[in-house]
Amino acid sequence: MSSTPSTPSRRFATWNVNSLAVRLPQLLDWLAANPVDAIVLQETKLTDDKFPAQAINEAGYQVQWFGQKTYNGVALLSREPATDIVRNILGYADEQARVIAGTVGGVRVIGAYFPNGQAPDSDKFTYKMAWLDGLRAWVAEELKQHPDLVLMGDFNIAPEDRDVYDPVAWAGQIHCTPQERDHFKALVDLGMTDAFRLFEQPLKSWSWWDYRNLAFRKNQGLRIDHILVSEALRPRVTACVIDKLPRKNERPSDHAPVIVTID
DNA sequence: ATGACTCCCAGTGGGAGA
Repeated sequence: MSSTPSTPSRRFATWNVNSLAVRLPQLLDWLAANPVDAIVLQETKLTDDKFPAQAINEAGYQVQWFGQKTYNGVALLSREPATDIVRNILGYADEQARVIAGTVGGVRVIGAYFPNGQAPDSDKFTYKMAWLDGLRAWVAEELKQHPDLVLMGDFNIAPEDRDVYDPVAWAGQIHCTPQERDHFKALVDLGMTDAFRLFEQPLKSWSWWDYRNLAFRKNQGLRIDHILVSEALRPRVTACVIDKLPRKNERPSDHAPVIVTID
């Protein structure tokens, strides 16, 4: 029998809610059933004055948010207050609200909504590549200050063919280009690990299913929402799962939450 | 198959998402 006091395990989650105005009731329901220590949200699609902070506080969560009109928008909810909040990538000037970071219980939590990129020959793809360069440089700096770090969110990158329901059809398409996958690997090369792949997982595990074409019913999706943990945290990760249940709600988000457990 | 659905801002249509 050990007399060493143990730190209780903690759970962190990420969820692209595709409009918090529409999905707030689903978020509150999910948090009641899954009382994680922190969750980062993407695509809140709310200006800061419209953010539903009070309802979130009443559900027992502190919250930091960073939004804009119509598109993007991120938030960091936590049981304990988050400190040292950073909005967007330090050193990369961005008009779009895509990143929020804070320290929760000694763990640096970075929540990010990576650019979609639209198509490999588009201006939006060029922006995605520049944004990814900026993110990597900044995360490298954050890691120096915070060895215990989690980078999670909607990466809009399917890292490998096994993360794609039809890799032949998607070859070279947005989310699956070699350039995007190289950027994912570059984040891994900072010492980060894809927590989901630390464990045996069901085949055909996705985090996003198109609204069209009965994609969820046919389980045709992509795994593009990820939780990357730093080298120091990696040995303490005990589980990582995708929760498909909210995708079965009425009026669901097209993305499912991903949850990591750290002892 | 240049589609399909959903959200937003708009305003009886169109952009964006992935």
